[in-house]
Amino acid sequence: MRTTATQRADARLLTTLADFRYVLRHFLQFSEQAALEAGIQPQQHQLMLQVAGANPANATTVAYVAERLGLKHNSAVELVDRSEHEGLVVREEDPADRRRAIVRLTRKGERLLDRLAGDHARELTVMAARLIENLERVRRHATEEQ
Amino acid sequence: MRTTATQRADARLLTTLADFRYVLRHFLQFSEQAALEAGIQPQQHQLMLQVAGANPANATTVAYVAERLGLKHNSAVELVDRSEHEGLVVREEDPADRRRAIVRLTRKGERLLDRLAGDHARELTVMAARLIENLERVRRHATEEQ
DNA sequence: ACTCTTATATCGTGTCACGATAGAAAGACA
DNA sequence: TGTCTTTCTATCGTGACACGATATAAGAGT
Repeated sequence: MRTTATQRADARLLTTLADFRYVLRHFLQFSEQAALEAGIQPQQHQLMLQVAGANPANATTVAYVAERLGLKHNSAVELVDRSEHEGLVVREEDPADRRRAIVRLTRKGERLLDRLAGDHARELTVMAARLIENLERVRRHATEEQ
Repeated sequence: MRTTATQRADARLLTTLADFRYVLRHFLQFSEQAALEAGIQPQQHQLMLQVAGANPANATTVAYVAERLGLKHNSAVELVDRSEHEGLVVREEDPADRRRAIVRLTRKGERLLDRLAGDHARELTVMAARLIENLERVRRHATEEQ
């Protein structure tokens, strides 16, 4: 035969992975667009989300947001710099450890974030089915190798 | 009361959205790392994936990959330029419409992509549960407003 | 032929993440 | 307490890449 069952399965996997990334990109672009329309940069939105969504047990230091955003610490410093200049967050000195800078949202940051959170919840609800379907397809390929 | 049910629900939503993005970022970083370790840029991997994963009914033109990757056409041109220089893809002139440049994978591109696809399928299988759980949580918030 | 649209390509610009480096505070320990 | 190491944040120069504006070339419609 010219094409084997394995070759057909591999082609299907590529299509599934491509579609998954396509759907994912739609979500990410929705998110970026929503942030820009709210007047902030997408990464500033992500910064605020990780600060506000942090477990209270964790101090929202620069190092913390760097880890949550997958950034090197110096990139997180710069992101906090930009966000502080625009009045979205403030730095507070940690009295217990004066090396640390704790990041908190301002009122303005809270207002913006709350609005964006609602929009994201609605959009994710719409996209969840497509995302999950693609994930299931990948899982079927990986487990059954079919 | 000092905190209302609505306020608690909003705080939970922020935590859920933050966790969702955190998991998502892990996947995206895994993907970027895998591409870099294979010796290519993450975006070059995405380009190849959309070319190889395209429905045969679609011609994989520069405009097509721009749409699939969510890029402006000129950014797609540059991405194809870089990828062509490194021997991952080639441009073919469409005989039916000589304005178009059809993008195809080289053998080298195919080899790299196939390896990456397998790695991604395995990783996605591992992460699927966490992604789906967070999606369900967002959905519960959005539908029940609870 | 003409104009309009579509597809790709070029060029200059700006943003942002990074590596390398520095500095300041905390911790370890003789 | 003084020194040495580690941890946390900040600064600076660089590079990659996406973009807007613009250009070129081919197809489509009249």
